Formats: sequence, C-alpha cells, structure tokens
Amino acid sequence: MAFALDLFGDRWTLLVVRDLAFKGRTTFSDFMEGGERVATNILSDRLKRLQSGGVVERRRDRVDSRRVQYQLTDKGKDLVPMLVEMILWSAAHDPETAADPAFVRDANTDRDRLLRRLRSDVDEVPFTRAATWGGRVAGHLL
Amino acid sequence: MAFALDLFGDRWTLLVVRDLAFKGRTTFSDFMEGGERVATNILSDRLKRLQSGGVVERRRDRVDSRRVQYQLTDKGKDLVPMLVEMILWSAAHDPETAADPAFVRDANTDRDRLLRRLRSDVDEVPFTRAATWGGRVAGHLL
DNA sequence: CTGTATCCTTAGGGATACTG
DNA sequence: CAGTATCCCTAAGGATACAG
Repeated sequence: MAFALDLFGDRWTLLVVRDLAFKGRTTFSDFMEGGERVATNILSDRLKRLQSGGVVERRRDRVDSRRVQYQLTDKGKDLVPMLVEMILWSAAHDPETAADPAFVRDANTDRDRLLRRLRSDVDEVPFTRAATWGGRVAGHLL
Repeated sequence: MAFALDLFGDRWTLLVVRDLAFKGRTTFSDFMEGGERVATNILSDRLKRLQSGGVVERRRDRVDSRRVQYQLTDKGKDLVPMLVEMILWSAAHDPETAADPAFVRDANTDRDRLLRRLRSDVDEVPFTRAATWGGRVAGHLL
C-alpha cells in the first residue's frame, strides 16, 4: 500500500486518473476545466509523476502538433476497480451528494457485472461512454 | 471522489485504516510500531479526523482505563473493498515487493470470493486473522 | 494550447520534550 | 500508555505572468 500511496496518496492525482478513466478528458485544458480548480503547476507536476509511474502516456497529436493527448496505460486502467470502490463508498456515505440509493444498492449487489461492464467501456475509445454504468448515467457520483 | 479524498487523500490516513482492518492493531502504540514511522502529532491528528469522519470509533478500556481502543465503524469497514483493490494493484505492479504471481492471479480471477472471505474476517474479532486470505498469508502485500 | 517559471502562503510533517 | 505542545523545516499548493 505504501507503493500505491507514494504515487497517488495526495489530493489531486486520482482526480486526474478519474478524468482519464471516466470523464473522457484527455488534454491539459480538459483537466483544467474539471471543476476542481487545480493550479497549472500542480497539474503539470502530477502528469509528470503519473508518466514516470507508468500510469499515463503522453502523445502529441499528429494533425495538430500543439495538441497533446494523455491516456491511461494498462497499468493505469488497472486502477479502475479501485476507483470504482472509492466512488461507491463515497456515493454511499457522502451526505452531500444526492446519491441514488437504488444505484448504490444495485452496484453493490452485482459489483462483478458492473466491473466487467465498466472495464470494457474503459477499454473502448472514446472514454466518454464509460460514465454510463448499466444504462444509468452515474456521472454525478464521480 | 472529492468527498473520499478530502478524508483520506494523504500519505498516512489509509495506513491507519489498513492497520485497523488487516493488521489487528487497535491502540496508539500499535500504530506507532507499524514500521512506517509516523510522528505522534500526525497520528493523533489522523485519528481525530477519522473519528470526526465517522470511520473510526474510540473507546476506553474498562479494565485498564489508560488503554484506548480504536476500531472501525461500519462506514470504516465499507472501505475494505477499496483497500483490497489498492493492495491488489500494488501487488501486481510494485516491482519492489516480491508479490506471489499466483496469489495475484487467483485473487483477480476470484475476487468476489476473496472479498466475501475478507469481509467476514473483518467482521470477526480479533481482526488479526484477517491478514490470512484463502489460507495464504498475504501480510507482506499489505 | 500546453505548459514553465516565479513568488508567496499555508499545510504537512519530523523531532523532541513533556503531561495526565 | 496515550497522547499534547512546540519548534522548525520542507513540500504542497494557489496566483499570476509568460514562453514555445
């Protein structure tokens, strides 16, 4: 666990991974618009750390060479189950979010199916569809 | 996710939860001995945060009133699936730990069974037995 | 657009001493 | 044993400007 926490045991890193895995965000400015108000230097630092950690890959767009695309490596995609558990826990216990109790219950009773579905969604491009679980939009839980 | 990260998005908090869930540690000095070298003020602060977050309960021992016992609430126990995923990810990707490949493979192919077993272990007292998964001691992965 | 660089402030955290 | 209280230092992070 110390290994994991060394890489993403902070306030921001996992939010970037979430953006990549579920939100269909791939560019620097995508991450910036993600509501959570990261500073540019922090985001830059986290992207580098994720790259050196082998979780994220960076590639320049061939068409528009100014554009840079980030994407999860396989190692990064392996984080999805953990993210799902974190999201489910938050959905179940955060009094602020108006989490759909039925969704949380369903997700917990059939977690394996949820996970399989989510994994195949994540493996697809574009990632944006991943925010839909079992036909139900769960974006507000992320 | 921001809700979750507000509570345990740092370097130390989840290690305390892990100690409670899997390591059979319940007292202040137990946590101190946990190899990871937390400072007393930090540990004190994290325990308070976990209490105010409803993840941990504190109770004084009736027999020896100097002793204080910490334990996970139900909300805290609900973190176990996330911890398991984090541990599995680390075991699979940390080059340092000599993770047993067979264990990782088994755990991933039959995660549901692992989880059920682990949950029932966690619900038992004492917690110490929880470090054994499927008859295999996995303590070195935690 | 994708960052770097800089400045500045605050939070995190280590070490140590000490108390009920 | 179970912490508090300090001191002190560094890392984290926000704001802003600017560069390729």
